[in-house]
Amino acid sequence: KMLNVFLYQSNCLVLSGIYKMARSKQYKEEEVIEKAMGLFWRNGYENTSVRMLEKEMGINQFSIYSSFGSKNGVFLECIKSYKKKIRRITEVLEKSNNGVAGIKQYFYDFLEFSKDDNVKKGCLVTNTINELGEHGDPIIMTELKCFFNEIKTLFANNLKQDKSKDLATIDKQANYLGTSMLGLSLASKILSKTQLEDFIETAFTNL
Amino acid sequence: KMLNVFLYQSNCLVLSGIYKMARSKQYKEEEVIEKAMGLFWRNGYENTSVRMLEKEMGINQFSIYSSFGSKNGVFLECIKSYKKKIRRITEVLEKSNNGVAGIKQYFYDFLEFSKDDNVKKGCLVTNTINELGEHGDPIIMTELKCFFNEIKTLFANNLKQDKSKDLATIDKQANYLGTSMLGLSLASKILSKTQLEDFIETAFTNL
DNA sequence: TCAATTTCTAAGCGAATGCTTAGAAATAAA
DNA sequence: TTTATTTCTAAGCATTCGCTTAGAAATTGA
Repeated sequence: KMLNVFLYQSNCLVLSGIYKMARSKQYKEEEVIEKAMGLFWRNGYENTSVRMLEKEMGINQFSIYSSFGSKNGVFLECIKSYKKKIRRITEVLEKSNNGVAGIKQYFYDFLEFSKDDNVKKGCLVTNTINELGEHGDPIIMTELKCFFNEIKTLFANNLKQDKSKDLATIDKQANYLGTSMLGLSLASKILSKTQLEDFIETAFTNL
Repeated sequence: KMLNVFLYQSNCLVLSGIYKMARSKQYKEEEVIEKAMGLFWRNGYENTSVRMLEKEMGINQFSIYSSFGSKNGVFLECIKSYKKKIRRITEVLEKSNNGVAGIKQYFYDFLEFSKDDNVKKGCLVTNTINELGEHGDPIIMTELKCFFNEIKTLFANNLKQDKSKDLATIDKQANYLGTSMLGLSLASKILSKTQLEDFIETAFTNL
């Protein structure tokens, strides 16, 4: 039985030609994860049930569990998928060479990114940090904090482009910008466009 | 039966002497709500079950439902209790007359307020806005947004103490400060004391 | 003491939760 | 076609969810 599970999940012995080929999956894992991600993003982790995932992903529970092991496993893949998706705007920041202005642009880009049919969903990572706090699965929490630090590093890198800032200042301002992004993510769920712009414009008056 | 429910919940006919007196409640609603609030604060709304509330509040489910009607009802009372509790620091801000400095003090006071055995729980209101978003019970969501606006008004009042600021600036900066508080609340769950202080110190250079 | 009233305990309700499993349907090599 | 293997469907598992209820225990006036 253990062997069977192993075969099911990895396909490696099959692909290596020792066993016969058989029916192939009728869905692409990448595609169904993309759909699941949207659900977690809108509803949060606990408020998304496996039944809801079934419908949204368009596949049976059996397929969900055979492909991803658990609800937690699905979510972990969704985080990875989210990281890929948000690369569209983090990449712009990474490649920018205009210091603080680039970071400010990232704040605006995020608002556009988090919008879905004019409903702001915040940031999936931020939402989950808030929901699960320290009680959440340690693997997931590590992944989330790691993402947050990556963004903060991007901020620090852009701050470094201003040669007049010393390292202590850069660290301090990176912490400031990181926390400000958390605020923006949360605020995006309840404030108007104007109010959010008020925030961004004021937040960058003195960097 | 309707009459019975009414009697149970209000006690008014009993107290007015029409009926005999009988066994009295063995708990004070205010006290058990205080305990429930702590649970919601730490775990969030959905991650707090009625069974957990039973244990924490020290009373039976029957008592919970007869006193508060539903889990939602318990939570609503917890929000009210939270507002009272946080008055300890909002009152300081309200009575302060030192403009921006008073607001900055409120940020520091909040960090102290949200700490519990060295674990930061953020702000109950902020946590819930993030968790329930627009899907949450409308009565609760209205209550939460109302609280947020009250805090923003306190910020605006202190900003007005600086006569050099025009109304447009005050509104803009109040939005800025409100969103910053959301960020601080969320960040308090994952960042160190130093990082949070970095945030506050930098945030107030913009005003 | 007894009758009226209320609060309490503890069991139970249907529905939803995450997850599993038996067996049918599909596929490809032998 | 047969056989081996895998994916699929759909039912079912134990547990937990929010909430209810029957009846015991407590309290007071008569």
